Amino acid sequence: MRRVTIKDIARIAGVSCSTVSRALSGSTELSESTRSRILQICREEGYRVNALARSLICSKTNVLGLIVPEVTNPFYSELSLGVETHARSLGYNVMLCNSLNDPKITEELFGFLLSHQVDGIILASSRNDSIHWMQQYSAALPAVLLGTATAENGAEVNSVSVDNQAGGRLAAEYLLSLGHRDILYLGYRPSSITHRLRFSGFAEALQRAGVQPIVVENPADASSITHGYELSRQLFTKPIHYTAIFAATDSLALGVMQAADECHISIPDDISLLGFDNIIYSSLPKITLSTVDQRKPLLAQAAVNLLTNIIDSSERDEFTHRLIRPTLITRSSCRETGNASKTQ
Amino acid sequence: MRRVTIKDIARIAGVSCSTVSRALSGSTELSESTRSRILQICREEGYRVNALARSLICSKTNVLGLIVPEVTNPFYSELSLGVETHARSLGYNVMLCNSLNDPKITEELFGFLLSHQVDGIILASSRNDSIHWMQQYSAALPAVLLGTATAENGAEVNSVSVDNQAGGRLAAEYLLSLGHRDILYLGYRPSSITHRLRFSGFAEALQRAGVQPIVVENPADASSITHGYELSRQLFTKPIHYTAIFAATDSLALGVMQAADECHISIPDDISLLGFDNIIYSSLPKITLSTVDQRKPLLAQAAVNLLTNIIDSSERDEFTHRLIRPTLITRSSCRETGNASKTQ
DNA sequence: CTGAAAGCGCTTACAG
DNA sequence: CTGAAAGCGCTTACAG
Repeated sequence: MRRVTIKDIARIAGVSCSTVSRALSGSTELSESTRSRILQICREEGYRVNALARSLICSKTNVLGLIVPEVTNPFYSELSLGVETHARSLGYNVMLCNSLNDPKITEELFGFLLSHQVDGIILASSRNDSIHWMQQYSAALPAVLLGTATAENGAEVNSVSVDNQAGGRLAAEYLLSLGHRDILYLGYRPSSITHRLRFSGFAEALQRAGVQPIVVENPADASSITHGYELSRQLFTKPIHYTAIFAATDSLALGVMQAADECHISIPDDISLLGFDNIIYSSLPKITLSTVDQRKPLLAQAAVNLLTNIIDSSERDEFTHRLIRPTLITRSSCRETGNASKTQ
Repeated sequence: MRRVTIKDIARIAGVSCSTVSRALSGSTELSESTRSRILQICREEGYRVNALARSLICSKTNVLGLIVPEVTNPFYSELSLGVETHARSLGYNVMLCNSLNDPKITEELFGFLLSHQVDGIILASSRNDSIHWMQQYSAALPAVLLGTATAENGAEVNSVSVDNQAGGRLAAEYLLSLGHRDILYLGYRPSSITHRLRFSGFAEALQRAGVQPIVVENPADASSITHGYELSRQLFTKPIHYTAIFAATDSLALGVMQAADECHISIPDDISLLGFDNIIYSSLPKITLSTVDQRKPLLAQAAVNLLTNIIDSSERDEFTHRLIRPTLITRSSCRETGNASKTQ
């Protein structure tokens, strides 16, 4: 199981280690004949550079750390795949870690990644406490926050996120264009920056049309299917005087669907339902939820690009906030009311 | 950005590097007073061991490589989370890579992981070609194949998978117990070992009850929602003389649901539908697919346990095949026919 | 109980 | 164009 090293190759080729190293690294100060001879021997012996040793010398590992709450969450699994794929195309590899949203685990994860000398870290999170982590660790290494906008409160943090205000606006304009005037916003969480932005864009656009949404707050700290189910169960026991629901996330919307099913409320015939995120579930047969797409591939790419730029530039006193424009995905969970505008 | 090293600590504490190293590693040959003094300084200076250097010396990285087709596939995202969590509890970290089922990428991934000196590799795949990869690389490092049974053809490979025959049997027995006698097996892929086993268990159990399933083969090389949709679209245009469909995977079953919806066939009122895998989607509201659970957490744990055992024992001439017993998950996509047995 | 020395596998000035 | 030497940050026999 002992692996062949540069020394073995040097011995076989009858040259020094330096020469082998230079042949491998594509250095120009080396005759073409010896290079090809050495490379040939490397192939024959199955030589593979020891990345540990190389990184130790170069103080560069070409690995990026990525911390997500849970890969099983479809939003983060898509993000992970995007990050990994794009990073690889740029010559970086990624070490994926699940924080389970647990502060203790998150702390350990940062320590672990630091100890492994990763060149940078992407923290994917939509929780507000993520900014603390960023502030704590971004002095130690390049770091980008993915998913939470941080521009507005001037945090000294690099971030990439969807433009939540624009997303809220898109949602409002779409529902208005279908003729809805009695609209309910489900799942507002004032403690979340992300939600605050999402709502403000939504409310402002409605405002311009003279419409005031009904707001149902989500007292919980997360927006799962279950939360959506419970919030809307309560809602559906009371009289319904709205024609459309905009759910703050797709997961909430899925919960709404379940509750609607149980209460024999048809979507979209009785109520139109619009989500936010465009998780893969939403496109499933029998679900086909209309929603605002966060464009995860773009988010992932932007985060990797930003991080690698920071790594390369070694500029540590500049902070950039990148916003991605969201996009509307219309499927079959929303329909026109009588007074729909024909413009759209 | 220069990090504090063991040398810095040694200088501050007025001891040698050896002593600092020993204090850190919990060696017993060291007075308690100097140890705690050194540890205190490490804390103050924010010292963190350089995992690269340590691994280089110890020829052990405590990282495991995990190759999956795509984390966005819910089956593999659950597996990944399980592997990562269990590995971490055993002191290992995992490097997750997406092969996209591409041979060229897979090759690069193995090379990459080898180069990074991972202690072992888990290849998660249900494709037949995965056995080739295992045979090619398991000489170079401990490796286990996760998801494909390899016992039957005596391959010199370590593997962990669900007991597909038992799963097929479970499915058959369940449908029989509900009174079904006219049963269709959808999506058989003879080229896949996994599918062959799954089917044989199913067919044998039916046989014992004197029932012969109708078999619909899947000519494609994968079992996606789309494939399920297309296969069943064709099916539903012809007369239906079966009361239950057992789909070879949950994804196929989701496709069946979509086609059924479009053809105004009610599940389970007109046809009962049973899947295999228990991906998260299947438990979604409005889906609630009954299915055979692969028990991904157990699979993941078993794979990690097997791999770490191999790593620790350094036994390379023994091969173990571990089978996990599947479990039946009943939701609402299957119902009794008139002639249901009252036992079960 | 502590330190000096060697070495893990590599790269890179510095000579020649 | 090539090699000897030093060094990345650590650990571990070997002395004392």
